[in-house]
Amino acid sequence: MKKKLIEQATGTETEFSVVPSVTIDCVIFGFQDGVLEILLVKHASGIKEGEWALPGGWISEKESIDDAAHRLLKELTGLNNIYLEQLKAFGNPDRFPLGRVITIGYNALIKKDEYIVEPGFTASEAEWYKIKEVPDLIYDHSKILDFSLQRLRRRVRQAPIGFNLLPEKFTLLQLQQLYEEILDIKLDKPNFRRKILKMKLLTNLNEKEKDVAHRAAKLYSFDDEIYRKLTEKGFNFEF
Amino acid sequence: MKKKLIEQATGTETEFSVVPSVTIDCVIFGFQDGVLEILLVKHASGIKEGEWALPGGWISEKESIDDAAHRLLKELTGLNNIYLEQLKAFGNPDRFPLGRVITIGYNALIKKDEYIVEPGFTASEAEWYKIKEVPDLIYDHSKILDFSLQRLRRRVRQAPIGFNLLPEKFTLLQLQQLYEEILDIKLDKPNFRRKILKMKLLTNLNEKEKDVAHRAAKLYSFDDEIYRKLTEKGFNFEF
DNA sequence: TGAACTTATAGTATATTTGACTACAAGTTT
DNA sequence: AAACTTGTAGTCAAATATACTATAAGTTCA
Repeated sequence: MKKKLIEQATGTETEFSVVPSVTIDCVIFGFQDGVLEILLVKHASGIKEGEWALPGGWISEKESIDDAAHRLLKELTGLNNIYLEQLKAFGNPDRFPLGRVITIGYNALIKKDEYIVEPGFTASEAEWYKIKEVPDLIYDHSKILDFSLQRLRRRVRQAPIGFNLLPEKFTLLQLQQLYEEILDIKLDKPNFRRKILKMKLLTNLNEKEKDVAHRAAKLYSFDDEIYRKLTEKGFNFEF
Repeated sequence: MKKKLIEQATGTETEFSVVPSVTIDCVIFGFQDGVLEILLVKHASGIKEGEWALPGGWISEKESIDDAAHRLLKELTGLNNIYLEQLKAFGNPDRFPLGRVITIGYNALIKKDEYIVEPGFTASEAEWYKIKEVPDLIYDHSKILDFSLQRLRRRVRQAPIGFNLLPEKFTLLQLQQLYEEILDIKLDKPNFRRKILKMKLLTNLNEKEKDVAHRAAKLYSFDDEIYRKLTEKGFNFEF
């Protein structure tokens, strides 16, 4: 009868007999020691028991899609305020074997140092995988991951989102390695520094690394507020 | 009972009582005489009778989301092979007044000269609106349009998709005006020509415009195949 | 203590790209 | 034939990117 209501409201007819279900699947990125990783969960039961999947879940009735993604991430990682970006909807009719399920993909960038080690995820086991060592995933999740990576590579050059993968305080070398890893390129150190610093985007914390086996580097932080103000003045992040 | 099936398959529990319905809404762009336009439809019945909306419809049971978008566009414009790009899913719980409906937005770029004048759209009236003169739209369609425009502006600089808005044969000035209109900037003619031609992306047709009230310009065409080959060699379109 | 090593940071020189501008050619309109 | 519109070629300075050299500031280990 819901269908009827909608048909009356819109003055259209739906060719549908079954409305599709909608889920969310997240590609959760972490970065540590120069390596990009994603968080996968092992299905503990069901037809895909023992296989690896992107973490996901259902959208509740009264929440927006973004809110649902935030809730799921909170459940899985214990983190609020995760940087999230919707990818798109994936909806091949045969992507899920037992019925029509459309899933909405998300990219999540998290600060791994803030991540709480053991997730409170009951029915599954979660594990970080290096991006180059990700196993086969269930359903169309490998395709979603491909799309996700492509999007991340593009986005990281258009907007200062990479910082979401770094600790609050980071060195320029860490940032450089982040770009090198995500874009799979080698960058010249002096040139990279110059380019980034010239943007006036980073706050020099006047602090140095500690407990490192070499000359300690200056620590910087990224401030969304500064970025916003620069953008208003016409600044356009580009890498 | 579908829910049950899925719960069994995935080993999860859904908090849902009602599965959301899913629709598609398209922002159809056209370009003519230096002006960017979109195609809107007037709701002929229902609660929003007489108001303007993005053209849209339902996803059939056995078709992919992209296929559904293509089918809808065929119905509305008579055109096959339209350039389509999914935007994302829009799903605020209150975006549709009579129930939970998630909609998947699309950008469609069409060659207006190939567009068949009278659409076979029965229950609605369709009309082109200049992008700067678009009226208020129903539901969250104005928001979808905002997102769509932002995306178009970004995409048109990253990939050679603007050609999908031009006739098969076009002049460099038409192309320049396309960029000027979409990006809302003024470009220097000689510089623009140089930049585009240096990419070696366009095929010089060795033909000239006809019936124009000034010196006739050379006609060019864009070939996806050429672009694909250049891309393989490491070429990266950027404007 | 000091040599080897690692990373940070400054500087320089060249190639490439961008942006602003000038000039003129080829047509049409009046 | 003069005025006008658009196409097309070329120039030049400024800004940017790229490749490379040099050196400083620490740690580690013999």
